[in-house]
Amino acid sequence: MVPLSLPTPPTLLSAGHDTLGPAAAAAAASLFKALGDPVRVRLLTLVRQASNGETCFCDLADEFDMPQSSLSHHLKILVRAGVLSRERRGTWSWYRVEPGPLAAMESLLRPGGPFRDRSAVDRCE
Amino acid sequence: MVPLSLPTPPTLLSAGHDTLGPAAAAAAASLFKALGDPVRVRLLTLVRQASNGETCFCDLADEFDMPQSSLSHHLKILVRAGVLSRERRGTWSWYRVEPGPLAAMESLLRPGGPFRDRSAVDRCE
DNA sequence: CGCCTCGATCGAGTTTTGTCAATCCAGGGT
DNA sequence: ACCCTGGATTGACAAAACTCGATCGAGGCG
Repeated sequence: MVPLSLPTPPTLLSAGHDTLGPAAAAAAASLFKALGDPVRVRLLTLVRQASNGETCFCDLADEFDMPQSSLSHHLKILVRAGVLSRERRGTWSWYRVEPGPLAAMESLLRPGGPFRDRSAVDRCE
Repeated sequence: MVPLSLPTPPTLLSAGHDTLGPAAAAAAASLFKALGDPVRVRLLTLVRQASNGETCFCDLADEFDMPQSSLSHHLKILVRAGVLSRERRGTWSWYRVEPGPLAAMESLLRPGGPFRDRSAVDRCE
C-alpha cells in the first residue's frame, strides 16, 4: 500500500509508539460523542456556570424549549459518559460537572502531544 | 417550573450572561461530533504525529484494517468539520491538522470558564 | 493513447441517534 | 391513605451515521 517509489515517497509515520490504541481511542471517542449535540453542549456550560457547582433539573428545563423527557434523555447521556453526575436530593435532581473526563478530552486536544495524561482517558470507560 | 417553596429552593442560574447561545452550541457540537468515532480520534493523533506535520492517505490506510472507502469517508468528515485539511499533491492526498478548531474545543473544555476564546468556535461553520 | 494506481464518491443495507407522548416511580403534603 | 409534583423510563417513529462494495476520475508512466 505504501507507494514504493517516486516521485516523493511518503514519509513513514514515526513508528507505532505513543499512538492511541484502538481501545483508548474508543474511550476518547465516547467522551467526544457525548458532547456531539448542541443541547448537551449547552447543558455542560449551564451546569458549569452554576454558582454552587450544581444545578437542578428544573432550572435547566427553563433554558430549553423541549419536552422534559428529551432533556432528561440528554442528561442521562452526559451522566453515562461521565461528564456529569446526578444526585437525587428530595424531590429534585441535581447535576454537577465531573472534571476528570473533561480534562482527559482537553489533554487529547492539546497540541503538545498525544496524551501526556492518558490515564484520565483510560479511566473513563 | 421553578419549585417556588421549600425545603431548599433551587438556585437560579447566574442569569443569562456568558452562556453559549444555541448557534454557538451547534457549532461546538459539530466539532465534538467529528471526533465522536474511534477511527477519527486515531486519525487525528496519527496525522498530528507525522514528522512533517502532514500525512499521506496511504500511510494512514496501513494503520487501519478497513476498506479504503471507509477511511476516506472518515477523513472527509474530519475535513468537513475543519479539524483536518486535505491537499492533493500528485497522485497522493496529504492531510494536516488545523489547529484552530482544536483550540476552540480545548477552550470549551477548560474549567476556567466558558469561552474566553469563543471567536474560534464561531469561526468554524 | 492505453493502462495502472491512488483515492474520492455513489448506493444500499444496517445500526445508532434524536424526538416526543405516555407511563411510571418517588417523595412530600394534607 | 390520598393526591400532586418533579423527573426518569419506555416505546414508536424519523433522521442521521457507519460500513462496505462498486464505480469513477485524475495523474503518472509505458
